[in-house]
Amino acid sequence: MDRELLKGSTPLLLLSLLCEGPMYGYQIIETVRQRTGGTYTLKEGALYPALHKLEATEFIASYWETQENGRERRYYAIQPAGQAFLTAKKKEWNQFVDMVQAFVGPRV
Amino acid sequence: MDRELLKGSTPLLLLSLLCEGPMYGYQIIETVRQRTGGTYTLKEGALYPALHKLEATEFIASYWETQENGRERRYYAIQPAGQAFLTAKKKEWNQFVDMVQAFVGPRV
DNA sequence: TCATTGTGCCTCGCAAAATGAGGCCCGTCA
DNA sequence: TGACGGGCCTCATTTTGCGAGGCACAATGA
Repeated sequence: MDRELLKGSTPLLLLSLLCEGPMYGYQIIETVRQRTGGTYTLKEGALYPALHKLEATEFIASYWETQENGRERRYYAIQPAGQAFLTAKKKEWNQFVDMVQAFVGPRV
Repeated sequence: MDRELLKGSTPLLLLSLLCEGPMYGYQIIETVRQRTGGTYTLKEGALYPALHKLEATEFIASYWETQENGRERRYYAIQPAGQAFLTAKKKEWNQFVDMVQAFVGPRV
């Protein structure tokens, strides 16, 4: 998958995923990898900064949870503001797709 | 339109446009602006570097043409290698859209 | 005549984002 | 003990678009 196309779509992906429920970083990476059949492997260097930024703007919130074996995980959960932002982002995404499609031509 | 989403889609747009015939820079900008109803204004700072890069890789070729009034325009035309690249890019684009759609959910 | 607008090419510094590589900690299992 | 996997993270580099600017000349109109 062309890395350049991905740019800017990460927040959209993350918020969409977190819409289904709280997740932790490693889990997000694995989920994306599995759902795309390995086509897209979200990199840690892209994921964590993106998560932190979304948290800084309060679109998501995080909390630590201790597992039975004593190890900790940091879960991220979408916030109301994030929901709203996601809705706007989705609209933008659809516009964007339509726009490119208009030039590229309909799907074959 | 979110600038971040645009990243990486410029070559795809340019090659698609040039597929319809040779065009010059200013014309490309105007065409995009008009076809999108002003939603997307391709910036010169994005266009020219992109064109030059496509030319450097020989996906497109350029030539100067003198108008009746004596002024010059630089036309860009797609090359065979560019055609092939475009085909691959389109495939990638469709994959990309499908991927994001899978997470974002179907269009409303 | 002169100033503005439009056409038409370009470059440069900046900001945002992904990559690749690395670091760190700890549980489990051989 | 040592390797592996889970789990968090940062950092330098690269790529890209943006904004702003520069340059040149034609046509328009006050």
